[in-house]
Amino acid sequence: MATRRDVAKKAKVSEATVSYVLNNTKPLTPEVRQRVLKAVEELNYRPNLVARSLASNHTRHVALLVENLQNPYFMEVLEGAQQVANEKGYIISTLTTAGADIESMARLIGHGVEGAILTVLDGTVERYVQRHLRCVLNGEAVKIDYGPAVYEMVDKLVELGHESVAFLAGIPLAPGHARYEHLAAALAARGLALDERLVVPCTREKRTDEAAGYEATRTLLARKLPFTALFAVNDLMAIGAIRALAENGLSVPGDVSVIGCDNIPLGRWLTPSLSTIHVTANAMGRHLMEALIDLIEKNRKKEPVLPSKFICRETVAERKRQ
Amino acid sequence: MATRRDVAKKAKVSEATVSYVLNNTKPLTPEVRQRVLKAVEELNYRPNLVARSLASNHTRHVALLVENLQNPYFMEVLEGAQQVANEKGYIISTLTTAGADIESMARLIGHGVEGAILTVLDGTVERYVQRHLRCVLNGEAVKIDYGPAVYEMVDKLVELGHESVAFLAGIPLAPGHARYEHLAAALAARGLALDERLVVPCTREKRTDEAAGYEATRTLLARKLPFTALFAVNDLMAIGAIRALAENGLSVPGDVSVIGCDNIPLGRWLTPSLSTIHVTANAMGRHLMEALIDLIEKNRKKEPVLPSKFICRETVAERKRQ
DNA sequence: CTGAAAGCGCTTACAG
DNA sequence: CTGAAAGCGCTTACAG
Repeated sequence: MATRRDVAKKAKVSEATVSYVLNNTKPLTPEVRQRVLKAVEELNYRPNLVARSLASNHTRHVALLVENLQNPYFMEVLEGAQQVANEKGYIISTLTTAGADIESMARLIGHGVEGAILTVLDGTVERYVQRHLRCVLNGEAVKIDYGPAVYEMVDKLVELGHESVAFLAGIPLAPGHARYEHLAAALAARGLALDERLVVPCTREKRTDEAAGYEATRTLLARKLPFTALFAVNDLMAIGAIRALAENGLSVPGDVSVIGCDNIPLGRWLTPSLSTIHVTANAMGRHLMEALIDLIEKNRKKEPVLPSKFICRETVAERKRQ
Repeated sequence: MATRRDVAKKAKVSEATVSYVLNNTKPLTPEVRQRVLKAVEELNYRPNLVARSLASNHTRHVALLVENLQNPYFMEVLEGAQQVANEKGYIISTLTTAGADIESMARLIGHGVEGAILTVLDGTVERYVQRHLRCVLNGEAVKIDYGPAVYEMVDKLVELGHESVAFLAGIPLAPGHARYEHLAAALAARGLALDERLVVPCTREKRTDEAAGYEATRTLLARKLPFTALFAVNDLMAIGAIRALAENGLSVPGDVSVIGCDNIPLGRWLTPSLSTIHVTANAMGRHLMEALIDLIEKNRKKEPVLPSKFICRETVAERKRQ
């Protein structure tokens, strides 16, 4: 491996000058600059980033803590984050909440990680990270405006004759649960009330996967209240919901129309294909990483708001008249 | 941040001794050892791993290049790999093939990454990685024995009256395509031939996602040959296949029984739930990472073989008699 | 405009 | 059994 010393020798300059050229941190005569660049090229020199990190106290290494990597939605977020990281010269280490203990997080910090994107807040590891690193929180640094999409969805459902819509909340029903509030508002705007008894809050573990959707739907069905449409807080929960409905003899969309959220790629391939709310997960990832890097490099911070869109597929149909 | 010097002062030893204690690299009197450990504890000292990396020329940082992070199977692999990395004090940077260019890979190497796990071999980035890093290849370092599972599957299909089984190969039909060879052998063992016209090789891009399964199945259907069972090389392709069948008026499992492979968590929640071949993706990830670390640390290398198992769910049913 | 020199926080032969 | 010292490959005030 060629080192900076080799470049300096070859270009007949001091080692410092090599750094100055590479980092563009001092005005140099074009002639010297060219000599250095030529030597770099010929030796195929690449600076040792570990040494640079040590000397500059700046690693350009960030972490991404993801709750459920099994959710394709987060994969898109990750890809978006990765794009920005690449563009800005950062590297990422990804940790799943399941696989991450304090020890592995501490190791990452020992390696000089400068910041983290968190997609979940509770849990001891997350709290540890928040105490030790600059953090950007999914759902805070970048917002999604679910309003228009939820209104579109409700309009469509109403148009198809639906009057009672169930809701699988996934996460706690605290104020600020945007989809919940938009759903209530949209239904109200059409003269329909959101029946609280058709709302299933999150399970104790706050899981939002297929199993959570399945269980929430069974809870809902046990209440024996009529409903003809079901909106789940994400696509995986919607898939679990469909299964629970089927096991209860309810067909989708024959008996119940189902809508998920996130627009995971899989959704359009299911049979029936899954209606959903599209959010630009990639853009989400990009903005989160931009926010984090801004935080690390102390630039201005903006709080972008991303749009969303209702996507009507086969799991939504006209309400069955009895 | 406490540094090694602080610890040395507090424990009244030299800085070197602190290193010797922490790395357990020299016999020291218990008394000195205790003094150092106490100081470490009190100062909450953690060695700077960037400095250690520079001095020791050993970063304990590896990369994981994944083809399709959207495939939940790879997520399980990643989690397994992460567990082992944590246990052995390594950190991981994950790159998606999509988001990885030579530049970002070179950056990772500049950061001292010592090895990589590759799940796909072609592509310029992969070749670059193989030239510059110690690599462990998915499918080479760790093998899966698909034999028993494929036999179980064929037995089940035969028992249910199926005689013509289609196969979506996903990857090229080169010698060594284990599932293809096992399928042919298992069918032959039951007196049935694998009709080559019911085998759809991979598409040009070697994609193995839902879209690939969908397209492969349309290709298959266009051949107008009868078949009552379909085996896809992974679950995502099976999901795409089911969609293509449905669009052609073929129901699953009424008209065609479908089996995937990998046993992604989603499969059991689908309606109908997806039959599949279970492979222990987590164990795969663990073994891959162990193999890589062995390679880096120049230990012995074993080549583990993982078992697999047929899981019969709702997409498999008795052959319809016409 | 250029370079000598101190420093980043460690590891590890080497000498005592 | 312990420690002084050189070195890992960079950055960056500072002096010229």
